[in-house]
Amino acid sequence: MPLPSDEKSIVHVVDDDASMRGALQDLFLSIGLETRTYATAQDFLDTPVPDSPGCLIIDIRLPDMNGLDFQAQLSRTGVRLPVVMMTGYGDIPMSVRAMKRGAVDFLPKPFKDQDMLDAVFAAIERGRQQRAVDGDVSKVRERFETLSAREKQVMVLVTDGKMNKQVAGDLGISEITAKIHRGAAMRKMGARTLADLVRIADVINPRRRP
Amino acid sequence: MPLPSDEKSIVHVVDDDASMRGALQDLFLSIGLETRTYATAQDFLDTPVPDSPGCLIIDIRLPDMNGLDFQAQLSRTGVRLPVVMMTGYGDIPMSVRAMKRGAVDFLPKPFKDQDMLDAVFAAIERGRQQRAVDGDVSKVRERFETLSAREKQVMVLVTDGKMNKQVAGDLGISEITAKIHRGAAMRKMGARTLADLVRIADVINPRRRP
DNA sequence: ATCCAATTCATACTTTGATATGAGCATGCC
DNA sequence: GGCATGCTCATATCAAAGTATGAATTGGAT
Repeated sequence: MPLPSDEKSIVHVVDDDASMRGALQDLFLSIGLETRTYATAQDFLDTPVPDSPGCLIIDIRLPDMNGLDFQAQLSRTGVRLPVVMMTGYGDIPMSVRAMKRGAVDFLPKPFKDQDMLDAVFAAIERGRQQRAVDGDVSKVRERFETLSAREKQVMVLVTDGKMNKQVAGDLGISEITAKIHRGAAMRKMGARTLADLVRIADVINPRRRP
Repeated sequence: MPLPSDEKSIVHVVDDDASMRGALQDLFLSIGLETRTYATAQDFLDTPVPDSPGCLIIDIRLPDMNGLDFQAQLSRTGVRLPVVMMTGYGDIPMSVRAMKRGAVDFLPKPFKDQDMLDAVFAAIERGRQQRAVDGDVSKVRERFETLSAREKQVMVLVTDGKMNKQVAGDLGISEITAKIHRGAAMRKMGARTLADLVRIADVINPRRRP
């Protein structure tokens, strides 16, 4: 298992302009950020992206795809990298649409190096936090999957506030059996107390309203 | 206590251009939305805003204040209305800054009526959801304030997963007394089960990470 | 065929939680 | 002074939770 704090961030640059790719690569390399460049959206989509923190710099105007469509497609394909948009010809509605879809920033060309660096830092930071949350949720879900079917059912009912007797009644089993499953679920989920188990359950299945 | 579903939304328009104020008022009134207009930021800030759902339409360029500064000041003064920005001369960085600060939309003038209506509907909807959440949190906090000092302490420790014995030890009281406070806290907070109390506690004091 | 995991249940014991009844003491308010 | 509220604790009782030991059944994997 990799150490999150040791993971190096990778900046992915998608721009059909070779000189821009080069300039950005130089800029990012100058501050020690690993950088990969792509000339087209398809080029990026065809390249396996390592599951490491980082961000994605996209030119709105790409040969094969609109930058906004590209942005929309990324979430569908499971790429979670924060996006920084840039463009030489964009207008306000375009920038607003990008921001609504979750872009971290939107830079008109030409931009100052420092503005791009600020955007990249912000994007990487947002990604780190998102990854941390996602990682926690995944771990809990994985643990939950190690529970047997019955244990899962019991855990759901218990974290819903039901007593062992009610759990047993709902599942058509004896109270003793319910206790056994309950204890097993607590152990497997690493919950020392019921309060822990409730919070774990809410990570897996968030409550909308209290 | 007002019924949230019966509350009428109010659209507040801040623009120094009287003809724009009139046009927007006509537009919103035509679909049955109560509308109030203001010529300056100060005008809005000086007018008491009823605590009702709605949104705020701001022209970036105001006589007395920049629209972005205005937006920033609103949160400081406790006004929670979702903001829709509009402008006749704005650029991309300005729109991006507004969106980063939480604006719902950013419309360049001239805009289509439908675009403005869409933005207003989206803003009102966002506000409704925010109000619903805020209202729930407030209610829980108010309830919590009806607890005595000891009951609060006990509730915190209990929802932290501690047993009555530990709670008593931590507070230097007997287990029996702890039980009494625990029961009182449950009753006053309307928690039927410990699971309920844990979730209520997390509304008051959200846990960062599971 | 055999082993294993899951599921079920019983008995028994200990700990914890929930609640009621009764009571002493301090503080602050009218 | 009188009174309410909050905090404290004891005794007692009952319900529920947690744990251990032992055992039977089932279904699937080896």
